[in-house]
Amino acid sequence: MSQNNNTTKTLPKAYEPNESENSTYNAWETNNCFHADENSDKKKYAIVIPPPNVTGMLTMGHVLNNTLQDILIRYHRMQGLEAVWIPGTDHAGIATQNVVEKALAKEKISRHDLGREKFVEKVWEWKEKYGGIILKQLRKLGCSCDWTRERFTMDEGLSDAVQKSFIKLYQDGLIYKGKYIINWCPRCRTALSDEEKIPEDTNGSLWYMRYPLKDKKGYIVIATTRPETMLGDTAVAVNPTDERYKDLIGQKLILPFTGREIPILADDYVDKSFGTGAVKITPAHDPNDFELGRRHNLEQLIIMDETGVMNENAFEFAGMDRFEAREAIVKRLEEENLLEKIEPHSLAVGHCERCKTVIEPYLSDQWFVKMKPLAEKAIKAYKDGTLRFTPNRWGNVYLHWMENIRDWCISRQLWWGHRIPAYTCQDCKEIVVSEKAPSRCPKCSSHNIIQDSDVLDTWFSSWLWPFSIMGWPENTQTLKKFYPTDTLVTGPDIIFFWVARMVMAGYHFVGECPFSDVYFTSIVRDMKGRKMSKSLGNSPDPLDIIEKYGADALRYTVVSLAPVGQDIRFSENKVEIGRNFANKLWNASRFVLMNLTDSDASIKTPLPQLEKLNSVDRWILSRMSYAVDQVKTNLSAGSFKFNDALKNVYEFIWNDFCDWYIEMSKSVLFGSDLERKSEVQQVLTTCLDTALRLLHPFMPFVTEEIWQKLPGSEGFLMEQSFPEHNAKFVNVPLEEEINDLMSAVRVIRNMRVSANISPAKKLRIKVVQHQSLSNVFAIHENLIKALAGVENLETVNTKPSGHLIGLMDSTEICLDLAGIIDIQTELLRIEKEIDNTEKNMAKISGKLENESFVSRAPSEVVEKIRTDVEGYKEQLAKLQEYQKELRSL
RNA sequence: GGGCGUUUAGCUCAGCUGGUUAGAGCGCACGGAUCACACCCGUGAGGUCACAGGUUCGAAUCCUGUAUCGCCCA
Repeated sequence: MSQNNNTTKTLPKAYEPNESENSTYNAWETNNCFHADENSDKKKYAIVIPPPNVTGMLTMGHVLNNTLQDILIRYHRMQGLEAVWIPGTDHAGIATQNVVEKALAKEKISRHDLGREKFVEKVWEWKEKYGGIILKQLRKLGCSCDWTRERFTMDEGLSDAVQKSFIKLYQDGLIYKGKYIINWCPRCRTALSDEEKIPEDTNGSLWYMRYPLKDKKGYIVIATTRPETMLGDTAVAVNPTDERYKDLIGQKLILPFTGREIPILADDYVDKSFGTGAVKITPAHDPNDFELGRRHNLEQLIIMDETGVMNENAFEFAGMDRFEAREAIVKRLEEENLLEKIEPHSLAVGHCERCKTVIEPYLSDQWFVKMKPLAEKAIKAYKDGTLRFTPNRWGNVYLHWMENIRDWCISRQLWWGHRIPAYTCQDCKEIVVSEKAPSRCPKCSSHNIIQDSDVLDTWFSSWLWPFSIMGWPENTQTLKKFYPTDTLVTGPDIIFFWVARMVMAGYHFVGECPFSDVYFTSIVRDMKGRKMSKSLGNSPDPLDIIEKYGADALRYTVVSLAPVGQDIRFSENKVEIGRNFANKLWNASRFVLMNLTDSDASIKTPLPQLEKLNSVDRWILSRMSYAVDQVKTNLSAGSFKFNDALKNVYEFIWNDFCDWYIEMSKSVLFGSDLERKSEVQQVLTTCLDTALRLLHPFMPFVTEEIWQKLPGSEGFLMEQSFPEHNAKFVNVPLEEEINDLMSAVRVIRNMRVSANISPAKKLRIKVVQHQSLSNVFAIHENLIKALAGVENLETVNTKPSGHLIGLMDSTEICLDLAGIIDIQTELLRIEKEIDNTEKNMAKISGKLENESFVSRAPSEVVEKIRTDVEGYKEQLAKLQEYQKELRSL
């Protein structure tokens, strides 16, 4: 597109977004508008994108999240800051591996057929071919990311950061390897962190099983939610204070089907009130049992393999899937008369975040990060205000997690990811953690050394994101200029996964909190309040919406629906609101440009002296100033009231500018006073210019396109300065005066409609002289005539008869009916009016009869009520008089 | 089980530190091809502010409890 097409001063009748959005975006990008300079002297403002999965497609959640980031970036850029928004994608270990495995499955190939190296190659191929589509989609949304800085978590630089940070943590004594119970997904065949385990309430059962005593007749009844793990039991535990079992402590039981002897032991951990008070202990298949087993030196007997199939330790059940085994064991217990009863029992069952498979607590060798030491600074940061959350209540969630933090299992048994930089000597089992494979074992000099086969949790690279994408561990100019960043915009669902961990990493590796503000977005739901998801099929494709309504319309709607901290209910037809607004702005601009053809007005021309301007000119400037002030307040850090800010601009443009100022300007523009006309042309130009600047962060495309056509525009709107609040434009008394003018116009319009008079017919109006009579009738006679369709407006001393009467406060505005009145309809209207007035008066006049109100409420409040009541009384009197007159006709 | 949040017009939502005639958009009703815009203009109808107590001269707003729907943690 040509940058400044000022020769075309008229616009098409309707705004057609999709023709222009792409070319506008390309113009910005080719002119380097998105690029931020790390060598700039300007103060910086930085945002890093929450990296979407490289396999991801744009969802409504992304639309909301990235629109908000773009608003912040564009706003701060226009404020004159060196604003950088760094984009990129995440390698999303499990998700990506799953996607490629699925694709291979169609060719009947498993990753194991290919082998690790070939498979990883395939994933890279896939990534090059299909990955990162979402970043192209963000361009459609208008996101002004600095694409020259785009990063991927598996880039060379970021991989280097991952290695270095792992080694540093290891050297700091914060990483260890060991055999622990972890969350295992038998389908993904990998360990998961606690955060990746999604608990879901499930209606399960409590099975009461009999374990026979070895040396006596009889048995103990234990209750369990997982009978299939009984084969791995190595003890039964009771509470030491439990009288029921006191005598049995120390005795042996015979574990059914296995013949194994297991002890009855005492431990405080056991809850006497749960089940029978006796619990089976399976150290290799339950985290609590694992801890208890360690205290009592119990054997850890593994009875399943990594796919959830019972292994050779399961005797007759070996080879069965864990759920099959459950049924088989219960059946066999029944046969052996070892099942006492089954009770329904609801419990939370952990599921894999990625594939929804039921998680198996599993004993295995894994790598962990000690989190407690890292959490200290992260807790302090929030408590001392270095780190702020919006909405603030998320701070409590953050603190609670931090203060009860558990070690982080970071190893994953996947192939796609950062391989752990740890090498084990096969001869002496010495572990070396280093960037490169050691040529020989430092302990025994063996050459028989192999690298750990595990990769790291994807979040282990994500938690470095704010500085790894700036070049860390090198101390780059980018890092110096832009770290720490300013605002993080993300969803509360990843507060633990990502936000909290980034804070810890920021402090530990760079020494500073990675951002000062975190804005948590709403969750986008459908109209039934359900989260949008692929499986429900309730998520519209944002690209279809953009195609249909334009990106600006989508942005408008999503932002206006999203108040701070509240979920939003989205449906596609709501995008019409945004489209309509874009069209309204388009047409207002069209009107202004059409009326500028004979004008010198330009956005560079200063306004005439305020005193020289007409009062309606000064009024719209006052409204404009108010809008500027409100928008800036609502967008300021710690406030983030995006929807309010947008509403401010909307109301200024639609209500003040279009409904009133443009309408008021018409008589001048089409009139013969050339000096007035040129003033109005300049005011229109200035207001439109300001409105476009205010709106630009929210609706970048349409504003840019219009602005390019404004006389005097050079370059791009996105590079212009954001409007400054100008206090000298603020004029409260004038706003009241114009409000009176509007009231007068509305009263007359209302009378026209209720008397069923055609809009085309010019009216004759008499205003009755009264002490409270507003002087707008004198000052703005011409405007009232123009706006209300009046041909004759005069002030009279006494109320004329045979007129329709409308009240503006206590001023009677009389419409000469010339006999065309439907008395019954009018009587109904007046009765209703009387009724309303009486109700309103009753509401407040009661207060005055209340002695304690009069004596205790502030005098100005009492005074206001008094004058209001007087006003109502007078109005009522006039209405009743009018009613009487109507009745007599 | 603990914590957090929601409940205001038919629908989606504003209403901050108590004093408003409780607002907006959509929808609805009536009127309108007036030269920026029918993706529009004008006018209007529509609300016991979930419920029950309490504080206060005064509560949609503050406190307590109940219900409701949703989220997080265990």
